[in-house]
Amino acid sequence: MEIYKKLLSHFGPQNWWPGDSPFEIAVGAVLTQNTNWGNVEAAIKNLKHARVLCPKKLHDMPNDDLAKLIKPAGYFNLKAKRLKNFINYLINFYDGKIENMLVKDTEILRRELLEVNGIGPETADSILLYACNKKIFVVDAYTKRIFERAGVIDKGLDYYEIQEFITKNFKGDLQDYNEFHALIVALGKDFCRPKPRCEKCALNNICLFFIDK
DNA sequence: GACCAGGCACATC
DNA sequence: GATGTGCATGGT
Repeated sequence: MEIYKKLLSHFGPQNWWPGDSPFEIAVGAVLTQNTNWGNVEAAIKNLKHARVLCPKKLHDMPNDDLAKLIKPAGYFNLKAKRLKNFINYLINFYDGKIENMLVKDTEILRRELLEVNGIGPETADSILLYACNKKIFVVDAYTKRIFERAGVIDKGLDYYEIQEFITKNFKGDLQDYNEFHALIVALGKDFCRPKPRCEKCALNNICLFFIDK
């Protein structure tokens, strides 16, 4: 996984996840599902401005009110429910404190998170890595696209197959796991759209520049 | 106007 | 088990 070093030297440290607290990171993880991060920032800004960005306040808020605040993030009705589901889990199991999650085993936490309706593999792993500091690799659409186009992995592998492949081949510590996913997103944003729009995109699309297989 | 963005659950075949 | 669809805003 020499690609990690290349990405790091090209893009520099990404300092993820953007957010002031583990709870804010978890909220962002739900809000960013299939959504541009800029829209998520606007939604989080609304929550902060309304002074409700904490488990208890959000828990006590009607779904419709929450949906209005997170409107910029898209899918607002759906995401209001999903946020509520996560917050209910956090309050019921961990007294509303993400810090209380940290003592638990990663695999157990992961299974618990996946039980929450609205939290799938990527959201669960994002929360584990960026809010709970657990060493786990986050696979996203860019990861799949980039590694497929570069011929590093077969097409059509599912989330866990890709995660297993990278975990097996990438030797890094917690901070490296943190950076690697963020760097892949940086690369994907620049060069790896589903359909290339211009010559430059097409040329760079394969991302081979960064990958030596 | 089309395309895209740091997915997920659910219906249907 | 694979494939399709709804969810929705805002930027390019």
